[in-house]
Amino acid sequence: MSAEGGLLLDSYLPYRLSVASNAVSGLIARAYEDRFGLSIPQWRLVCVLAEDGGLTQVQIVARTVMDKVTVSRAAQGLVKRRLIARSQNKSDGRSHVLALSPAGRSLHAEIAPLALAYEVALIAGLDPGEVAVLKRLLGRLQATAGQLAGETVQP
Amino acid sequence: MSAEGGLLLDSYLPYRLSVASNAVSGLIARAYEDRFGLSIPQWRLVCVLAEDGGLTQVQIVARTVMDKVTVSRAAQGLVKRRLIARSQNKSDGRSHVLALSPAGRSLHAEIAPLALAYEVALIAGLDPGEVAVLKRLLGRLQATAGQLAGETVQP
DNA sequence: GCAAGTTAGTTGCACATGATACTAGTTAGG
DNA sequence: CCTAACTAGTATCATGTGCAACTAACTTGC
Repeated sequence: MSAEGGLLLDSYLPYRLSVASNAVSGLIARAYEDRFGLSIPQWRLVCVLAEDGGLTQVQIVARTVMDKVTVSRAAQGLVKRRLIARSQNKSDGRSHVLALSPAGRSLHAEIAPLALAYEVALIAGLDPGEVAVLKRLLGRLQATAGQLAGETVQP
Repeated sequence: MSAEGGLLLDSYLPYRLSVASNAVSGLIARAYEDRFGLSIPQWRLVCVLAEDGGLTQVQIVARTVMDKVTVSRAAQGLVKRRLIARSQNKSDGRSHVLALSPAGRSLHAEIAPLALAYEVALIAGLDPGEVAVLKRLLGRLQATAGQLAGETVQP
């Protein structure tokens, strides 16, 4: 039936990865959006600010893997809702330091358990060793893809 | 410093999954777009039509995990380039049967090796057993996410 | 055999995303 | 100093995407 040599969509890794990621991201995105009115980029911002304290937008861009425009807009939304505060950066007048406000901190404290619950629900029934393999390989894939982005792959 | 209990973005599975998927998809998408002028949805369509022969759009929607609008537009683009042909479905006047044209078939034959080369390059240096685990868990995650989409997850 | 409900596919719309261009502030070299 | 090159962040634009509404065709029940 199949007219090709060895390429089957269902077992093609980039396809599987994309489909799985879309399913999971869609699930999480809807949960955050419905319950807290947060987009995924906004949620990531809240997360890294909770973890690392005051950061500039470039630092956030480096830390999460998001476009600087995406970070800029997510920050604007959060500032408007008073979940984060921007203060002038003494050492550089162009950049601002972003930090969670008390409201932002408490929102994060509220969301974090839900986020962890989703992760637990997703990996329920999976072998912990296998999950470790999964996370490690995802990191490797990301790194390899980053490298290959520069080069030209030949068939 | 970190004000939360156990949630670290870098080890959070949905985040890792999303970042890895974006890196890989971006790489692949650029390759197909640059060399063949195909979007990812178009490429998926070519793939399943090469695998399964003539299909209607609903069948393609079920087969790949894409919105029916996405499939519709991908099909329009491919028809315009004469890579696929639509014939009337005898048994149902609403739907059309899509199939690769000779040009589409030869394009697929040209792309398939490149696609496989990308997969090989991505998993180079990884243990084959681990890659099997990866693919299996991606399937499980997708299925679990699909299930959870209906329910409400509690912290 | 025809009205009511369903399904295949398209179109319109609203939104998120990312590349590009721009502004304001900073650093380095002469 | 002061100009040229650079960087942080924003605004603008083009594109892709999915939802909802729509049309056309099919099915079912009476």
